[in-house]
Amino acid sequence: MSQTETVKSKLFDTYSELLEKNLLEEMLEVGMPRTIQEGELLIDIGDELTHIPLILDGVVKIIRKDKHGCELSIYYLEPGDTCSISFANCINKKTSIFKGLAETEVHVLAIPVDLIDDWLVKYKSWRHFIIDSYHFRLLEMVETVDSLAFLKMEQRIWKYLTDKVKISNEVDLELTHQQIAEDLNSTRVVITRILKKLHEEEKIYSTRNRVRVLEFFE
DNA sequence: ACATTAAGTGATT
DNA sequence: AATCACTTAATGT
Repeated sequence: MSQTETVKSKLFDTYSELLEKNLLEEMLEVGMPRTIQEGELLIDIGDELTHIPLILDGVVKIIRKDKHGCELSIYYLEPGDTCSISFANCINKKTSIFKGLAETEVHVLAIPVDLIDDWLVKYKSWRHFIIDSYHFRLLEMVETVDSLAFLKMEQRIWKYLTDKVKISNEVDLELTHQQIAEDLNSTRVVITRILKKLHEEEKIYSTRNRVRVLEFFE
């Protein structure tokens, strides 16, 4: 099978449900097939977006860097995905705010940016595809934010405490901050701070080796 | 009184 | 939220 045949079959395999046939044919004409080796960058922060990669094969890890260079992986892109966040960028001819790293060997079809705009008008399925993937990406990001948010540990502690109250049928719990930390896979200092906050909010009363749950409703 | 362990805090990542 | 470094408070012997 020739290379273009391979690209064609992969493209149709993964996208024919999502995109109309005319669009896929046009993609084949204008797109440039590229292979990215594992560990290589598809795109780095600050790069100019000249093409949109349609992923045919492999996994791409999308990474965001903070000011200090600390990296946080935001989500993964797989076949059938494309980096929808980059659409806003390319329509306004901006540079990338994310880093895309090939987690495995990746095959993409690189679509020139200029066409993205035209296709939005020309193809209904393309519009849906873009909006859908934007939505999906957003949901994914909300999820990662949730798991990082401060609120989460506080909620986990609260659930932990009220569960204990239910089980023991006793609002006075004998436990140390250290024990809670171990159960919740956290650290003592973090627990101490959150318990102090709950104490100040008068949801609990805590002293050494003891936590009393004050606001408990079945 | 002294050692040990639990809890509080500020700064930093 | 986690880690570090250090302080302060409670307890046991």
